[in-house]
Amino acid sequence: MQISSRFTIAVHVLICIEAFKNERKITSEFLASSVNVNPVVIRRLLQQLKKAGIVEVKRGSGGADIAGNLSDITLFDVYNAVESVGEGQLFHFHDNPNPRCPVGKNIHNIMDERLREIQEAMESRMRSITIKNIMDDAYQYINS
Amino acid sequence: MQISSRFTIAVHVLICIEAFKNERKITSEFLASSVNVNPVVIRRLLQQLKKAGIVEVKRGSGGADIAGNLSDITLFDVYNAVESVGEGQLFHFHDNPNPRCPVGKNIHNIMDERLREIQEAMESRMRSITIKNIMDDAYQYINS
DNA sequence: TTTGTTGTAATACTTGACATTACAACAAAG
DNA sequence: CTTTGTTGTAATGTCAAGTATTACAACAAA
Repeated sequence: MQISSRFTIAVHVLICIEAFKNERKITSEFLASSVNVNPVVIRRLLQQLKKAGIVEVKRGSGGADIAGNLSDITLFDVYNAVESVGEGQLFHFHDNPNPRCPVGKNIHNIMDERLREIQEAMESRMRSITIKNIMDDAYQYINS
Repeated sequence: MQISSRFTIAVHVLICIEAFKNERKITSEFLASSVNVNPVVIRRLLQQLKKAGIVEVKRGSGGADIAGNLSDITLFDVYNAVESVGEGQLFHFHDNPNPRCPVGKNIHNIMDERLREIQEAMESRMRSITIKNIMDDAYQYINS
């Protein structure tokens, strides 16, 4: 099981918005052509990012823009915005462990904290990387 | 998207094998009743753990056992054994970014290393926890 | 030979990812 | 105030993976 491509697509989209904001209007069509997916996929993604306060999207006239400061947006913010299911739990637990087995009864007591630590390690790394960091890298490659 | 329940089931199974190894024969049926899934799910899981050298399963006479030392088996070993798809990549990338867009062309250059770091943070935390650690916790709850 | 078990194929169901068409809502320009 | 380009979103479809379940051959020990 992998984290869905919505996450990498979202980052791709943010890079494009920032990189081309002075050259052209950023439409879902344009973004879709860079990512190579259907424009509707982009529109839905932009809605999720908008709900999270990461982008602004103009209806009618069209165009997307990044809301606020690049160095205030972390990869975790993006991940959180687009990775919906599971209520924030990285690990999926089996649903009805047998309460009459001493292990089944306590499996959450035994494991939950460990799983939380693992998830926290990943998320804290995500929090340490901002879109600003990514853009700095991106420009290196774009200008060459 | 979440990491499949095979992982938590696998840990649950290992705890049961160890906790009850002196009391009874550990059959797929018994494990299935503690986890509350179909015995075939357990058998398939045990095959994956066996391929990874984590357990031994006796055909015919029946019974599963942990292979080797509890403190040599990490949560990462278990995770790796049962979490098949994606060739070890935690993040799923969109397939055909547009090579004629400077961002699309370089999206892997820009992101791959960052994603690797995030995945490494998670996996290294998993490597730091052994089945021995888990069992120590487990006994606390089981004996009370 | 009987019995209990594992190994595995076959089948089915459900869910989420992702794609696609269609169109109403909307904003700005003419 | 109509045209044009765009967004927002519903409806629909396809596909892959997770999970459940039945059935049975292979097997080991009593």
